[in-house]
Amino acid sequence: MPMMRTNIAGFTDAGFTRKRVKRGECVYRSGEAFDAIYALLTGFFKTSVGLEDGRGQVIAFHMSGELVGMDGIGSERYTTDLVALEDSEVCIIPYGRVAEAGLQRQLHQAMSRELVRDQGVMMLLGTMRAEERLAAFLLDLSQRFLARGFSPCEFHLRMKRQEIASYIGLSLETVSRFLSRFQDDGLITVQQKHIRILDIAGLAAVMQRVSD
Amino acid sequence: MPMMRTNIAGFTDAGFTRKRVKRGECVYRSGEAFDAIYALLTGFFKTSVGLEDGRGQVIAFHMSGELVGMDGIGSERYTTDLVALEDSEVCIIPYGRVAEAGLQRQLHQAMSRELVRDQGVMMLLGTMRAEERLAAFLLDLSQRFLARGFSPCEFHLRMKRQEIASYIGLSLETVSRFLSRFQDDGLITVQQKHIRILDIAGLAAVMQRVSD
DNA sequence: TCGGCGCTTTGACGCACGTCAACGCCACGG
DNA sequence: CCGTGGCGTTGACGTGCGTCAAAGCGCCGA
Repeated sequence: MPMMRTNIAGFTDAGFTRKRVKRGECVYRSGEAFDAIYALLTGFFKTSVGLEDGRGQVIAFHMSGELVGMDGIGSERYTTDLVALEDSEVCIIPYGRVAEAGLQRQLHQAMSRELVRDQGVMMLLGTMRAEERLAAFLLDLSQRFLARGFSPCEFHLRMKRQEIASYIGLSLETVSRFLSRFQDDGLITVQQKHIRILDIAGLAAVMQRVSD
Repeated sequence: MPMMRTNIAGFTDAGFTRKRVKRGECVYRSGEAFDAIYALLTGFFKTSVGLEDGRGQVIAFHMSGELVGMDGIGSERYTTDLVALEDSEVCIIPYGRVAEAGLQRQLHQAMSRELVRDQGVMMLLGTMRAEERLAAFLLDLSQRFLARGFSPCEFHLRMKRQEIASYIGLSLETVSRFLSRFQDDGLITVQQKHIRILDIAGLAAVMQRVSD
């Protein structure tokens, strides 16, 4: 079994209750009272935040094996929405039972890795140009599928262009344009949501290219 | 005493060793083995990350009362540099002693709040225009000084324009230009690093204005 | 089968912000 | 006193990407 991005074995083994979530359903919403963190067993999710004035943003995409909802610990309210992008299954871990189950260390590690992931997103949003952002996004997905035993070179996008765009700070048109550009350059093929990566090294090289 | 952004009382009370850090000095560096988290007692700091190709970014500015270094927990190595921007003092908390001192709950809360802060930065970088970013930055500083008992309307910037620019994803020229613009609009006065906020509501209003 | 609708693609155009360059200000040391 | 170097400001210019608009492509229900 390949290394997981976030180790949730301790959480899923401890006999917590499970729940099915259908595509489009919300696991928790911003502002709701925080009571539990969630281990994602199967499926695909996004977490998003809203701004007062209506603008919102996708903050992360999540896959099986990840732990989510920790943003609620500090204020005792969730600060984000967690939405399933396909039919999925989650494991509910009441926060109070983390300590009694001796899972604190694992929780620390999951939160720490999330902090590091956030750093990467900030770098992406703060310093990269559009094509670099998109290449980074595809490579990140690729690695995460690989880590779960799926093909790193061929996968199905669960999210729409608009959600990708929001996540990497671009307009949906720019996302679409650069996907087409990558295809023209022979780096990938795109058919709707089906992606095949033809040249991983070439995609990675897109990210090194400073303006020139 | 006003509410602190991060409650570190439990950590500073527990008799951990303290250390002085001079302006410009590094508390830890990216890649070093992780052994401790740090409670910031006095002073002002930045944390920054580097990319392989030399590009780097300021990820956060920190003030007294905050807890830092948690990014190292997951990989047992720090992933960022922590640099003092003025002569400061920190409290060293060996990670292994967090549990024995019963400080896990507080650590969770500090990390959770950091996750929420990161969400805010991502929103800023992903959705705001230049003047909104700068207004948000100034207002954030203002609130944090207020929370520590300092004037929210008059303060000294510890960082240079370049560091502000890096943090909010702009060029230093754009930062300088919009500071001047805010001054022309009567929202603030700027003299070098000395900032006085004349119209907090006006600054806040800058952030609501969608393109139109 | 045929609309209708949501999503995506593609093009034309404009602007917000980056880049480049020159200059001002201040602190420092000789 | 003046030179030097770091930092900040300001202007001129170019461009990367957003915006607007129109058309293509599935998908689903009648």
